Amino acid sequence: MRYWLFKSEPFKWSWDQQKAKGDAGETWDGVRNYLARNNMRAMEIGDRGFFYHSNEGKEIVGIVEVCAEAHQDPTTDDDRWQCVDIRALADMPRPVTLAEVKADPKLAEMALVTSMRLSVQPVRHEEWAHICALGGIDPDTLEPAG
DNA sequence: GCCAACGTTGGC
DNA sequence: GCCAACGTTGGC
Repeated sequence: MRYWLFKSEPFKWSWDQQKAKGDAGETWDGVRNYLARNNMRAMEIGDRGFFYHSNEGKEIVGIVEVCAEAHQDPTTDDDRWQCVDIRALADMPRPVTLAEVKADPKLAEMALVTSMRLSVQPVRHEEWAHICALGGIDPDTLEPAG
């Protein structure tokens, strides 16, 4: 299983809206960046990701799961662009802010810091575990930790 | 609201 | 295939 991070501006598509879609999930469409697309092409069903609110909030607010592999982006006929579907799994008991990520030496190499504008990013396993700890969630059970 | 970073487009 | 122009993203 691999780990990812999905960015969204909350007034365009928020965590609440994502959660409202339930297990059916939602198409992560509209991405027009090759690197972000390539990341989505590399995803497999069951991969997990953080849901990050950019612009407003600037924090990781939840955990999602890839529930459909890359397919044609329904918002365009251009076959260069594909997208995956993701569904909400759990809230972060304590959202992890961009400021915290930037201030943490263990997270200094995260794409969130080094490739600020990339909208779909890979996350390393150790980064995943560390952020889950900061956010107060058990990465295995997805229950609030300690 | 500003502006820097950076990705894409299009002319040559 | 280069590179300037342009548009968008996103932190501040």
